[in-house]
Amino acid sequence: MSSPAPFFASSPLSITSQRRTPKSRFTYKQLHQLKSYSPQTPLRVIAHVDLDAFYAQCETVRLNIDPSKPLAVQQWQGLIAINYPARAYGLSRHVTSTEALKACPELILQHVATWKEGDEKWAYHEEAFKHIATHKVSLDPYRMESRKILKCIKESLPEKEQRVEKASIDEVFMDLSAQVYTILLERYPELGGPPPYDDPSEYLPIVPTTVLDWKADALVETGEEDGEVKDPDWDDVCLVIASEIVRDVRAQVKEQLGYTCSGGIAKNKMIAKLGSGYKKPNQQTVIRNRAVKHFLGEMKFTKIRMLGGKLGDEAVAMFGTDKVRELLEQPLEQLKRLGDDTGSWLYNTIRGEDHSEVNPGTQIKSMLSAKSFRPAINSFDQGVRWLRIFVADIFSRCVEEGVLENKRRPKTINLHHRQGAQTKSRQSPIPQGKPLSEVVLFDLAKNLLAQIVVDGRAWPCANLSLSVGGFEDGITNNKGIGGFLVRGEEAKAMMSNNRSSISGSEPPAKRRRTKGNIKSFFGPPSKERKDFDAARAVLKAHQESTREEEDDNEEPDDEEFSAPPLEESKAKPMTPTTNRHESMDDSFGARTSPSAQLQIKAEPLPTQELRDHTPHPIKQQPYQLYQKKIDTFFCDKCNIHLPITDRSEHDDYHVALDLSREMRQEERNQPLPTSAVKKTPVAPKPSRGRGRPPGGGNGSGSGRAVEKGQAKLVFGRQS
DNA sequence: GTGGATGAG
DNA sequence: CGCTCATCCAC
Repeated sequence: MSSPAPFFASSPLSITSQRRTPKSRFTYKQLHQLKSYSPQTPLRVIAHVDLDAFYAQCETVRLNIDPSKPLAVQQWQGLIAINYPARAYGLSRHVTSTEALKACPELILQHVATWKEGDEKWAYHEEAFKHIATHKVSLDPYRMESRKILKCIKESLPEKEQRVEKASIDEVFMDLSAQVYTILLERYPELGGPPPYDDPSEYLPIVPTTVLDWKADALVETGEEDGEVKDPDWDDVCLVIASEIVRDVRAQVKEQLGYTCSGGIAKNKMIAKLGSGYKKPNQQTVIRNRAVKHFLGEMKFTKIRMLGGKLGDEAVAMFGTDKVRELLEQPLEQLKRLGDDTGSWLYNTIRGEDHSEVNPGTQIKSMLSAKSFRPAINSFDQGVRWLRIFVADIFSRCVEEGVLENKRRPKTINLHHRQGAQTKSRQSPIPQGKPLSEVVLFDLAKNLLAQIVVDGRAWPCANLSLSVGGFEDGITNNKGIGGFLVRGEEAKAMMSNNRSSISGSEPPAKRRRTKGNIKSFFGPPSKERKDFDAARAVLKAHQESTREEEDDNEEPDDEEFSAPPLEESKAKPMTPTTNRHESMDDSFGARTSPSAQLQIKAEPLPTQELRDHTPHPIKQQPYQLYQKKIDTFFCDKCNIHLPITDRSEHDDYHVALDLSREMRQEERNQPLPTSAVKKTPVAPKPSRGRGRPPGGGNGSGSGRAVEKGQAKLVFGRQS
């Protein structure tokens, strides 16, 4: 906390003569630390500004609706934002749109903008909620407004004395210390002089004003008799000034853009944030340092950032209270039962200590486009269609980030996939050195999906999400000087090019005819098999094109710029793969011909987890599964016991194994040996209930040489 | 690199 | 609720 308040300051020289002079609790040093945004000075002034019901306000502004009318933003059947007039009807985020209308018949419901398949831009569609199966929501309009607001806020502050952090789409932190320092010296020139005895540790003079004008700001009470207005010190003055600044910022945002927001002003980020939520909407709250203890003490600590979840629950359970006041009684050692670092953090936090800085230039680190499928989707083709939308979404956001101008650029692309309780993800680097384009992203994304599909159990898929990440700041124009100036033009051309190619038709998924014993084995041309083939074709084509790009690498830059349309790149003739490294670590084709070996190696199949027999529990099993003993089943093909939690993965393993064997057969144009086409390849729906007890089991299944406990089938692999 | 957990909004 | 974003961690 702050230093003890020496109402009568001591000075190194004449103690007696100074005795009578009342002093501030703060030193010259602490005052001057304001200039440099030092997180240590107790005079520091931080503000938090939070837009009121942001999405809802965006819609009232966009549609020029009277803001006193109740309005909610709809996403499918749910509400994601409710303005304050509507909240008066008791509406909250958990009600459906129909329930909301029942409670408030005059409620204005506006659905969020959506991307429609095939469209090149999101739009506000009529009756969008009916199109959950074909549209994906877009938050772009809100991101754009957020950007405008941030810009407006920054323009309301002096260019040289601002430090603004975007904390979320509708929140900012401002460190007003430097600006407040300047204003303070203007208003109180006596502070500008050198400290007595040139000693920065000397205390400041007292504040000349006896009464501060807090305007209409909500002032948090101190909980003390006369603490409200008595003896203002410089920290109070700083907060008054900061409060004026915040009031002005808010007025600017309102005047120029029409948005109301709430503010919190205090000595650090944590308190400021709590302050902005204290009185809403369209108000601001000052928490003076002398009020912090009271303010926090009355609060539930679960309101504090980071304590709103599991950690907060743990603390509540551990100490039997959710009140800050009561938690204050716990010594540090007790709090450390939550973990050393966590305990220390909590100890300081509930005492109002937070020295974290306001970080300006908070750039985005990743971006994601996702959709939950209701109902689930069931084919590679469907998945690819969504990928188009994701890519369009993400790429347009990349453009906003300055990717075309090479200001920033993502390094990796990642596809997440959920099937039932299982999630999978595949990622790949985004090739650097070339301009990023929609086609490039789409190609990568499609390849990632193909990887997931060939890995097994992909359908029905309940969720897909595509993200790019690892954004790097301007790898500024250090690269090849040639062909750099025209980038802007080319980028434009590129975008229109991409557009046509990306919305074009699918590359013809090469259908492999499956007949004879294969057919009898897998049944009629199953959906699974078609999918598998389509995915595999994509993988193969991708590898081909990758190889060609590598060959092209010596070519001048302008070649690459005219990215071939998707169809072309897929239709390129397959160049035989005679790459030395590829066969190097390949133990896959031990039983196959050399030529087949090379081809097979090109398939990233099957994946690590499918090759690996090491038992591991499947993700988010219901809690009981972790608690109770895990049964095992016996795989008579592998002659090995496995926990039943591994059952489905293990089955996938066999599916992949059989498929790859089958494919090898096809490549060689030879009949499949009957031994491979045997009975019960895989129990399609393993009955979870009856796992065989350990030890129960028959001997060898197939001729596969796999020993219990060391089931290691080595496949050639792939990145 | 894969994939979960956690948390905020 | 769904959709973003971020960070941390185990393997």
